[in-house]
Amino acid sequence: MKAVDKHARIISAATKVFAKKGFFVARISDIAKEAKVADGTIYLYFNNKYDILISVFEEEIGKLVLQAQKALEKETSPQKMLEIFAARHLAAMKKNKNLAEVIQIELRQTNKIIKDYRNKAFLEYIDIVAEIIRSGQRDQVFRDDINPELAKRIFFGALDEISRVWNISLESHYTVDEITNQVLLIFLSGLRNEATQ
Amino acid sequence: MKAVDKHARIISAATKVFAKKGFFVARISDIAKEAKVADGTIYLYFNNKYDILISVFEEEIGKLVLQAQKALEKETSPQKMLEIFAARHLAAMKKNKNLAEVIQIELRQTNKIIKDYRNKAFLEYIDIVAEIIRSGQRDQVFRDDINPELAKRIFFGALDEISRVWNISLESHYTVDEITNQVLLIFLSGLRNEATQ
Amino acid sequence: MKAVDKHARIISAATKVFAKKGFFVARISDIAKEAKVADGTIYLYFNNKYDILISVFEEEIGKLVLQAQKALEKETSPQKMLEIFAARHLAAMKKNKNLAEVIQIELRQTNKIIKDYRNKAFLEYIDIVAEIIRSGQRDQVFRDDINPELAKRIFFGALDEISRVWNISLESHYTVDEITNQVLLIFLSGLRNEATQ
Amino acid sequence: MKAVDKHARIISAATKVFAKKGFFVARISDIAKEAKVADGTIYLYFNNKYDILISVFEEEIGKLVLQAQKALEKETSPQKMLEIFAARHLAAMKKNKNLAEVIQIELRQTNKIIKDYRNKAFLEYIDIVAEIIRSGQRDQVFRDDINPELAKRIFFGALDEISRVWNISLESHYTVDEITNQVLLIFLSGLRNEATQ
DNA sequence: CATGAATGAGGATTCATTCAT
DNA sequence: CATGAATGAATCCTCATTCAT
Repeated sequence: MKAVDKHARIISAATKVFAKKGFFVARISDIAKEAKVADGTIYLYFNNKYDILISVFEEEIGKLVLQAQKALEKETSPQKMLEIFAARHLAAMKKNKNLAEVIQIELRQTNKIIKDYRNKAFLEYIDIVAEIIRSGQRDQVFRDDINPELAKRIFFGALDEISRVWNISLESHYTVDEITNQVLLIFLSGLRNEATQ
Repeated sequence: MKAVDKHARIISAATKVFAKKGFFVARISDIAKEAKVADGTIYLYFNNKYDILISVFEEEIGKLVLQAQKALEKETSPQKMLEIFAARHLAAMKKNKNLAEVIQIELRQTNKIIKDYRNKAFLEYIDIVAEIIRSGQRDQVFRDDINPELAKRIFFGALDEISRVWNISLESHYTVDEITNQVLLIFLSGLRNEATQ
Repeated sequence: MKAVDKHARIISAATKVFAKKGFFVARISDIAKEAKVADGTIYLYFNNKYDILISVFEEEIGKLVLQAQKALEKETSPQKMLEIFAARHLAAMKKNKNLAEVIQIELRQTNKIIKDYRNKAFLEYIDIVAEIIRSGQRDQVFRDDINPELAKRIFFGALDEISRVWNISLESHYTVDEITNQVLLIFLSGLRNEATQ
Repeated sequence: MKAVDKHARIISAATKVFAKKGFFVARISDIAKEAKVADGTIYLYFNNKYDILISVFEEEIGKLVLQAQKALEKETSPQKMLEIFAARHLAAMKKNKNLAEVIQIELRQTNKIIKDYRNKAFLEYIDIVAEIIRSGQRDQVFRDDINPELAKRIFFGALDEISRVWNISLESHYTVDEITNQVLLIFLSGLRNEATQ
């Protein structure tokens, strides 16, 4: 087994365990067992428990960024791009609930643990939304009075809360398409530049 | 000092400490010190650490529900009501960042800790949004094809992500009014029933 | 309510609680509740938890001593006296299992807790047995080669183990009479001076 | 150092510490220090403090059973067997006062702590006495009217009380032989079948 | 005398991390 | 590189005892 293999297996195991138990309740030995390595082996690849959390988060978000960029590269319509982003994000969260949970935890906890930790990957991810909105504004299909920096948060927050509820509650019977549709119903008309349409 | 006093002081101290450190990193002795009581005194009012978390959450959300209900009782316009809800929520979170953080933590962690814990107070709170949307649909000022159950999540998620960012990042220089305005720009036109207007 | 009343009620409650839970598992608040007094009230009558234990023991053993002395005062036959002692002890233990347990615990624990604590009352109690044996030796009905100091322990130990088993196990279906009879079968012939009979 | 070694060292340390302080006053850190391991190491071998107590008891009683069985296997005379049992038991208790105390504590406390705990090893041990008595009855050297189940308790109780006194009091100057002799003086003539002798 | 809320010292247990093998 | 036994610091919670009322 190659080292890269073990690193990947630990990341994958940690994603699963963090998602299931939450970062603090998760034990290093849980991750080790899930990854089928010895407890000590984990410390050959990561400095400590927090380091695993950050690595998990950055790797997984990094993948999302790449996937989103690839999916969007041939698309020029801002409305369509927003739709693609939302659909892909929700589909990814529905498919990999572990990841959704890890994002939830990570986003709310890491800053308390590691002072001044900056989620570069995450910022890059939601900046995709800001960029779509800006391009829509340049094309005059989105209203000028929308602040893309705030709108990206509002948009991501909406998607994120939906993902959260999926993982715990009754409302989980909605399909990705239904939800994507609902989100877009609101946001596309909400963002639309009525002056020019 | 009356008992009610001490209970309230512990809740308040816990809100502060949980917000600053996060639930798991927070120590009972931190809360005791903040509340200026002995460690053991906390256990006269709460069963255990989780019980404090739940109590903090429910009490604080309960207050939000009451405030929101009161602020909305004389208002009949659904658009106006949504505006009031958003403005009040964001103002409360900006004012009491501790509370915003406790909501963040609670919503993402308690279900992992205490199986089947149901946030009645929280559901009541966001159902206010669903009810506003439904009344807007009855009045035909909001689109019929919006699902209020999903929309309440989308709306709350947007507000919540905004609140989260306030507590950690650079973007905290926006005012409550600016953000409320942005959220409403999107949502009010997003929800608007164009067929009748 | 008179003070003597409360003292007695605490002793009685403590006997019950110690017997049920054991000294260390018993809580002062358990005793207070059982005695229907406030926790703090107990400290008006006793110095500390150990003091309660010792008081319970000495009072209860004191009663046994008085009862035994009274029952034996008109009896002159050493065999008969031994029989009376055994029958009364077993009957008392069967009737008041709490007391039996308190004796068990006390005898094995107090010396560890309070260095050099001497059970005067207890020694007085088992010395009744030694004295019966000595009188039997003077009357030449008991063998001379028996050491009364050891025999009192052997005799009491036999009775005590029987009492212990009563409180926990299956063998509790024997009656006091059956057991008294068995004990005397062994001890009376065991102690008998065959040279003169 | 092998694992078996550490397990044995902890058992031995616990026996010593429990005997000296009693189960409840004994601290896990006392046992750890005595065994020269870290506190946490104890929990690699035992589930909790009670588990240590039970393990100590069962292991030590198990040894007594084996020793007794071995010492008795070539003996056929019931009187002689009773003598051997008593002599060995008293010698073991005199030699290992810690063990004597652990038996005392265990027998009186564990049932309160762990509901329905059954001392299989202990029952096996005292059943040796019952079996000796039964064989003596078959050989018609012991009286028929003795109930072996009660007699085993009476006999063990006598031995046990003697052991108890050894560990705390003045009477500890008697030798094993003296005491064995006294116990047998009483019990052998007490059990003897006079009809046939 | 009586109360019971408050105290805070103390201890069993957990678990991230290390390191000898 | 890999292991997992061992470590021991760290913390939640209990409960005997106090003392203001």
